[in-house]
Amino acid sequence: MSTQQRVPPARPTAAAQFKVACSHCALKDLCLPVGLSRHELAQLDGLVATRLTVPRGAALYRCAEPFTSLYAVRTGFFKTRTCTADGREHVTGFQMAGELLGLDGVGSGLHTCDAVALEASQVCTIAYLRFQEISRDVPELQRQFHKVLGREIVRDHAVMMLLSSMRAEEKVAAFLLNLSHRLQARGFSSTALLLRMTREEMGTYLGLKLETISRCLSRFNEQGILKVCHRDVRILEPAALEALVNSATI
Amino acid sequence: MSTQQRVPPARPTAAAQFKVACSHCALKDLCLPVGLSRHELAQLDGLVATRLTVPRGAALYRCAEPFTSLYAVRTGFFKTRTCTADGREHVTGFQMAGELLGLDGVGSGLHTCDAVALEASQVCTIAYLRFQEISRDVPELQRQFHKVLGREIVRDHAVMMLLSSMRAEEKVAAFLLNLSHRLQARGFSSTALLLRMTREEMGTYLGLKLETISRCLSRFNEQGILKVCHRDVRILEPAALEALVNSATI
DNA sequence: CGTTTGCTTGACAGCATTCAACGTTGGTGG
DNA sequence: CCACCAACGTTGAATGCTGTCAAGCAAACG
Repeated sequence: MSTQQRVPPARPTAAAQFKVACSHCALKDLCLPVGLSRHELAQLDGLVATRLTVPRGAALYRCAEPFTSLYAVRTGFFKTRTCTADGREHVTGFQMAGELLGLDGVGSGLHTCDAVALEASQVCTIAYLRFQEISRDVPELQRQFHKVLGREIVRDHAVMMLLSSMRAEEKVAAFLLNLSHRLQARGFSSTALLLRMTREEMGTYLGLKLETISRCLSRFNEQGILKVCHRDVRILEPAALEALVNSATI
Repeated sequence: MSTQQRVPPARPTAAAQFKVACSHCALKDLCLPVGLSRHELAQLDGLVATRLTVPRGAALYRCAEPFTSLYAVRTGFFKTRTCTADGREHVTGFQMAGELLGLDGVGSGLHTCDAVALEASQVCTIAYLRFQEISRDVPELQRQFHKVLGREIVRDHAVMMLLSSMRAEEKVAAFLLNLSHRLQARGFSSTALLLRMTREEMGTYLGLKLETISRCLSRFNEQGILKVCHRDVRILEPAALEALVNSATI
């Protein structure tokens, strides 16, 4: 059964009571510390002190707020969305455990999108100024941060390609496979997905209307490629999804 | 009259004979040095030594090549394109004087796209390793580089929004206005554009087919918004273009 | 001067959107 | 406890935008 988002917006709350140092974090092979030595990790430990709890529906940060920190998702699931004058939103990405939030603020010093928790989540806070200072003494950390920024750019290019050259079914297939791979990298099942986002959020991310998303999922369900029950999606034929994506890429 | 691209691919050639230091470069307020002090600029001068000349149609770098340097466009015009197995290409961006090329390689150490000159161009070469070393001693340079990477991410988000939520006319209008603003920032006319790319290149960038681009330009021409003569485009009614873009954004 | 490449335009088809109706779920308040 | 409401999701029919296919033209190059 899918949980809906009726929770009124609330601000994240500090929850620094129990710390988990980066050096002991289960996510250290996915998150910012990738490839750092023990000594370098120790430096990071001192920085990543506070943990924030973000209730479902709450914004970790909002567009136009000053950029002060990066955030590493520890548990939960986020969307980033750009804010338009009226109510319409465009989702620029979905973030899960081990992924960084806040990179959108590095360029201008102001956040350029909202980061909203799609389920109750926890994030580690990385004060940007102190991070910069430490990076000066830990070249590998600096290098690592550049890699994170660079990978984000490459990821965006891939999304641009998806948006501009794929048809609806191909987009949805690519989206599901992407989720699947990211879950697998975190030790979860690659075939049992629990979608945390609405059809509309998927739609604005993929450049489609919510009805189109719904129709694609229904069609995959009929074809036996997926078993769709609301937000509970089981991938029965991963190869069929891959074939769809490849037919678009090649 | 527009110049076509019949030039056979060639490799860029070194042309370090005459150096223009960053501190004396006319582009220093648009390029990497933005906001650096005189002393900080002097550090950069030592790094940006070699200049490359890239003939029209030649690749500055190619997908899967090792990433060793960043490049600042000094004169000319580039496209970056992702390479697919078959011949089809997807353009991820167009770069003009003062803009950086090569950021796509920071993440993995390998370039993830081709950078191709659309006219005879010159670029300044910034050796990445040495740049990293100098940045360690010049925090402001480090900060500046982060800003460049961050702005690229924000720019990509804007393109994603364009690709996913605009219709053909709105996309073309947004594209022309973007070119116009960037030219204006460089002291050129904001109304007289000489398109360096083909309709097809515009199309893959905007997620449209070349015929659709052509039709949009023709329609704008009929409506008196543009005066289109092949690649020579004059913007007669900038307000009309802005209205189109805003109607999509708001 | 012929060929190649790029551009324009027309007719038609197809896919996604739009509009609408209906069903379901979960929370709220009587 | 139950009815109602709001948000979410599904499905159908019709519209329309963009893509596809094709033909013809112009410009540039060898």
